[in-house]
Amino acid sequence: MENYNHKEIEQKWQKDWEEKGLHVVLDNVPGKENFYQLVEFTYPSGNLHVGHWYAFAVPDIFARYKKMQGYNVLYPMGFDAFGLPAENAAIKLGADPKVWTYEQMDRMREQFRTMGAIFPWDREVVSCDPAYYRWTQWMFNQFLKKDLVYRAVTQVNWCPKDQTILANEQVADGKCDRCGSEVVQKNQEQWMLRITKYADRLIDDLDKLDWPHAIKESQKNWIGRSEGSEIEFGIANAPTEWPNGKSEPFEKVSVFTTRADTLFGVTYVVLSPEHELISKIKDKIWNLKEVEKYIFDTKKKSELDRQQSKEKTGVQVGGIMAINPANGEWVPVWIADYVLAGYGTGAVMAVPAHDERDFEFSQRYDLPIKQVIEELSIDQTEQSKPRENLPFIERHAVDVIVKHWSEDKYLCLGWKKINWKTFITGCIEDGQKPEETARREVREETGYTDLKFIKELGVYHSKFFHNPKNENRFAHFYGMYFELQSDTREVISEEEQDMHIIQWIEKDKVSDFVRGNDSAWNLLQEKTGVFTEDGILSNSGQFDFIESKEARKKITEFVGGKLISTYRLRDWGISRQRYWGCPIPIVYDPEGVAHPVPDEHLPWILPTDVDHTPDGTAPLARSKELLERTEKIFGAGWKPEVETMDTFVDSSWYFYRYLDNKNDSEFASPDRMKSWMPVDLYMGGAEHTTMHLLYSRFWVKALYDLGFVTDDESYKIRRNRGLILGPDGNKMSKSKGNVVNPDEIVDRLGADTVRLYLSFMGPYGITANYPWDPNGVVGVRRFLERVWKMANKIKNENSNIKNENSKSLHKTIKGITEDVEEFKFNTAISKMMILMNEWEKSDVVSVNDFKMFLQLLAPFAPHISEEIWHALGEEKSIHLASWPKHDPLLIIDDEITIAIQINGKVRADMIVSVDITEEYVKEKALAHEKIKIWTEGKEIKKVIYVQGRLVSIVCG
RNA sequence: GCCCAGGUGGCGAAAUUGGUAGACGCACCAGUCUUAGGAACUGGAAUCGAAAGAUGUGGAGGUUCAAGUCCUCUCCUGGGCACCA
Repeated sequence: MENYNHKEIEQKWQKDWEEKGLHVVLDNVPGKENFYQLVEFTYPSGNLHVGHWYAFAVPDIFARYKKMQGYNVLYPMGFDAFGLPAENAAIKLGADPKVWTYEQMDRMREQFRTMGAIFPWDREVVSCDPAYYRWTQWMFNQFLKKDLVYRAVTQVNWCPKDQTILANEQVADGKCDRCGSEVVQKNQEQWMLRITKYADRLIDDLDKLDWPHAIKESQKNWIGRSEGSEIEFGIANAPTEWPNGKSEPFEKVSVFTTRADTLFGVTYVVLSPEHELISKIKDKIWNLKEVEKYIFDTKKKSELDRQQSKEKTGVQVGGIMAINPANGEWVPVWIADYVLAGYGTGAVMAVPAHDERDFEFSQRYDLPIKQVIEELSIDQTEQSKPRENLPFIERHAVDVIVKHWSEDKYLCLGWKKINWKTFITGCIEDGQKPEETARREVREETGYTDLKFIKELGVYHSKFFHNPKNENRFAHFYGMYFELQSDTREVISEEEQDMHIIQWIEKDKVSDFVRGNDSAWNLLQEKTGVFTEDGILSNSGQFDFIESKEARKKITEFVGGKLISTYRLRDWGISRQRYWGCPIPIVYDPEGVAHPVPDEHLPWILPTDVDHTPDGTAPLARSKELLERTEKIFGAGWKPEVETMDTFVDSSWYFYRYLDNKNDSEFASPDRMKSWMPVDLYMGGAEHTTMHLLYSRFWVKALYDLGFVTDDESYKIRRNRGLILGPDGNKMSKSKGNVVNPDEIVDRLGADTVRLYLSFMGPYGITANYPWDPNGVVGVRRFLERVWKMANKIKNENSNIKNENSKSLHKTIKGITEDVEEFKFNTAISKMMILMNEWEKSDVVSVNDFKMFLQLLAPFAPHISEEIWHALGEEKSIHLASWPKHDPLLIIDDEITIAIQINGKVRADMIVSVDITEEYVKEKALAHEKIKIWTEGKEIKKVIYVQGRLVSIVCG
């Protein structure tokens, strides 16, 4: 063997594997279990960069490892080939998007080849291939039948100059990023997928997946479920004389709230500007002009703009009032854009005393603020009037109950006998931290300075109370929930408890305590029938609904509302006015009614006679061929849908197609799906967390409900990877000039080196970003060179030597196997390096040992290991060999090093036999010369032996 | 503001899950070889200190014979959500 010539070797074996069909995957192999490993298929950008290598070549290590372990592994690759860049290239270069895309794919396949991955290319999936999108369209039709697809008018960003819809990302500061004209909100009809129908399942089923916690949390955040109540307020003519002249309600408006308990604190009702009520009751509104102007102005603002504007604006709807179902109180109705149309019912009940936003708004427009508790003692006849401040009644909230009890934790109810003064002095001025103040006061009050507060119990802010010291100020009052550690608790005698006003209460006695303690509670109970057990009651009459759904239910029922969940997630609009996408298989009859293109006409082919020059209309509208085809099939006057689908649709089901990519009667046969699904391991980028991964989960659930697939989740294990950063630690970008070109490095150092380096940088499968170190890569190249050299040495000299160094080898096998299982390829490689270091120092390494080492190296560096494997006389491919198993007997040490600590510090170590007794180890440790120096003249208080590790001597 | 994930040498990172912190690699320093540079090889190296030793895992406390690892508080970085009622 000459010098290590990576180029020659890599090309040779890549060709050999291909010729021998080494990477062809059968659907079932007797005696082998199937293992389906997936990474997201790639966009055919035409150039494989380092990120691709990281995404695809590193997981290839795992796939190869699984294969050697005896699994029948499918690790496929394909192209997510529809999308904007092709269209842009078409516009810029005058190229045909299809031709351009297929050219890019050809180039990328070539580059993929240099990676030495086990992709079975005969299973390739290309989403822009009619044989693929035929099934995308078919699924669309199936969903349509089950009402999972619908056409609806939704709000979109519209550029009046370009006459086009803009994605949120294309809008900057409310202006079109292309022409700079002001973007308006336009209602546009588009095809929608009912993903919201699955919101609950998309959250709840996360529990059964082995996915990173962070993804689960992100998806939950994204879906944004909040549980609350929908409560109806009556709408009536505002009386011309107050309080006489009141009339019966003639309309109602539903509000959504998660705080039904604050219903008594409502001082006005706010509608979103888009709320339908306004158009319904125009004739009742006194200030219609003003109202309509406000609505018009709001429409002009983009959603982004609305969120950015700091000050809340609104307008009162004159002539009508809302009636609070809890107490019959009449409150004014406002329109304000801080209420969003797309969330809940698009209307809220405003409780400025308990909600920061409502408070802000009420300050701006001088609206009344009312604390919940007042309602309990207020005279029912006294009612609020529009634009009139109610007197603010001074009352200080005290929160008596604590959350999070458990069997071994007792509740400490502070404040039982602390008089109201404590709370008044607890008024927090701006800039003070409530937690600190609260703690300080509890310490002062109790006299215990070392009380430990447990944070989860939290600080309850009863916000925006009136500050009695200063008429013009509002301040935060607070109650501090705290819990003491049990050892502290024992120190305090019962007498002291009384004295210091700390009372220990067990869980089942909480309700008695509260009930007997608070008259406000009794009043509310009378009115609502809510019991303390149902929720958590404070003196201010508030319930903590996190603790009890029952309580929320009771109070909601009391006012005739209903319990609902509402979501941040909205239905998925899939219509795009783009050319290079999957055509939506819909045609319109002469009356304009939409019909699905029947299955026998699928694939509903994307026409080619389209001019791509942007003119603001959907490109497909310009296709003669499409129109003619439509009329030919369906009749004169029929028109085709000219929109194409979001590319996230294409990628929602691609993993099924790998299983059966040539099937033209089904998207995948049930047999094949049974063999492979669900995907065992899905590795991919963190950027897919709330888009692809969520859409795809929805898609699978929909297919499942329709009976087409047998699992309602398709990815058992998901691991996210991070990014490879440029050498400067920044994200690679052409503008920063820090892009690392893998082709050049593969050419210079070889694919094996690049694979090895990328997996050596840090653990895979966590979202951590690693900078590419141009120097670092030579380190792993050196390692491969040394492997090569050793192979030469062994080949020439030691071919008859057997198992000399097997102990280290078998330890290495054990360690690497454990590491690879956890995707810790970095430490696996380091263990190979350690073994090499050791072997280089020893004179004798047996051929057998070295071959086993090559088997360990094979998944990481498939080419060099194959070359050496054959050079050492093997005939069959190393990649058909099995993964080595360690011999448990061989790795047992007979001597171990034991550290000796004195007062926790290591002062010496000693080598002892592994089966040494505890007694003898201790004796030997104390007799150690270095130890004697430290223990001399001191009393030995304790000697601790930790099996096989250390002896700890305590002396003083 | 709310919810996650993280902070360990000059750098990427290890650490058998409470038991000798910094494995492995890069960069660095010294030596061998070389006209030189580079490459290769040998050795050194957390910090302070001549050494003995002391200090050291963002910071402050705590539990323990023993803490990167557990507890409390706090600071910083990255990610998700955000006028969501």
